[in-house]
Amino acid sequence: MTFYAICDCDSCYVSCERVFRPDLMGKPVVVLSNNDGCVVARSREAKQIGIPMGMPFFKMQQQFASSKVTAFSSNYELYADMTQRVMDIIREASPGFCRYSIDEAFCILDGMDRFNLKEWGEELSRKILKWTGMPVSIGIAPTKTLAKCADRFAKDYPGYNHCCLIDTDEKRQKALRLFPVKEVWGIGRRHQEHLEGIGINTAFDFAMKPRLWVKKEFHVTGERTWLELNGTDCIPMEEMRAKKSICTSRSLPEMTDSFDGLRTHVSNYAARCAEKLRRQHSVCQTVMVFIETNRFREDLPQYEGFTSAVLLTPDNATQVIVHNALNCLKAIFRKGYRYKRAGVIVTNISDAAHIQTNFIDFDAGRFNKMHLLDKVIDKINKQGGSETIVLASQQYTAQGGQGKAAHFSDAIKHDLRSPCYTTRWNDIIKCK
DNA sequence: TCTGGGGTCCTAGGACCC
DNA sequence: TCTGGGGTCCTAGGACCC
Repeated sequence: MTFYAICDCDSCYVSCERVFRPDLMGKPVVVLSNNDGCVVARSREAKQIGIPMGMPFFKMQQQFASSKVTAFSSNYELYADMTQRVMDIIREASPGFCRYSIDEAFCILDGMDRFNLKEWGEELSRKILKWTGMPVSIGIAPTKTLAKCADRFAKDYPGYNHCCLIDTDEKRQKALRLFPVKEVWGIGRRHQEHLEGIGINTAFDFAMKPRLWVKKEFHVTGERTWLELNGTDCIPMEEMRAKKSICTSRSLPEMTDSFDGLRTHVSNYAARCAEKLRRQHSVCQTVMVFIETNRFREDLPQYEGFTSAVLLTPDNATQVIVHNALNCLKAIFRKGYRYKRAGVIVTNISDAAHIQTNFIDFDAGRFNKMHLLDKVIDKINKQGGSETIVLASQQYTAQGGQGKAAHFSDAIKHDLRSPCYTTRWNDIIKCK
């Protein structure tokens, strides 16, 4: 029988920060979203004193002060580097590997019949902690959904020693009886309301329902979850493949009613989308742009603008994506509103190696020149740090056009950001 | 004053064709 | 005036994940 292991970093962002701040071990710590908006990661201690996920920071500041909670702005550069190290160790230790998110990976434990899987998991978790400082929980079971349940037990009960294995039907049933249905992987808030409304409270209650009823009420996705809970492996392992849509969006640090203010942001989001496309060797045919006012300010007039542009020839050149995004912005911008959020999405993505050119106005010379330019810019930005070179339209001018122009990465609030201990030389020096 | 940022898949319903 | 039926494709919206 094939077993799956899910390896999941405990309070990932918080743990990354604590590796370099061991004085914060055992203390309540949170990490905030962009612009120091909401709580997006909490240490166990922060959870215990009742800090909810997604809570706006400004509403919690008093509680933070009185409970001595340490808050960090998000430092994605640090988290990306730390989790990559963790993933490298997991990949090395497992016959099959599939990264699932920034802090989780599935292992396919084929050909490990002679191994004691519980010991294997405990050893892997120990090794990762020793080599990187990252605490990791591991759940192992014959299906991915059951492995996610097991992982939950590994996280919540120290007695499991960071690894929980479900390898008999007895263990499966026992686990499901203790497992709230709302926490099952694949059952979200809406389904939870529906299920609890009819007296289904545990994963076991759900798994005992007739299959046909489940399919009727929760469609094929619910049926798959039901099958998995009952021990039938049916959620396919996603191979690493190119994304089908790429989105770059942000809340703005301050509301703006000016077209030029939005223009700089949208240029940067579009340029970032183009970079992401090139990184996965893709091109897109549709560029979409949206802008929104602040939905929390009911006292202000509200507006949401959204439109898209179709490229005659699919592309990933920064200049092309930015040009089209700005045309979209012109079409949806309305005067008299104060905008708080904007984003660029690229879709209809295909492989850059097989571009279908249009034969009406395709200019091969220009096309090749732009791609050569992007190649050089990507290389320079990789060596010199992102945004060493940007388009003029991406540059933020300082207040009143005076002083040093700001970069995209500085255009969001991050007052509480830790140093990039592992990736930036100046920050590495700071690391004692 | 301050409220995140990405993704995927599925379904229903409309448009369109013969 | 009366207005079929079956198939496909596309899109918007809903639901889920981290």
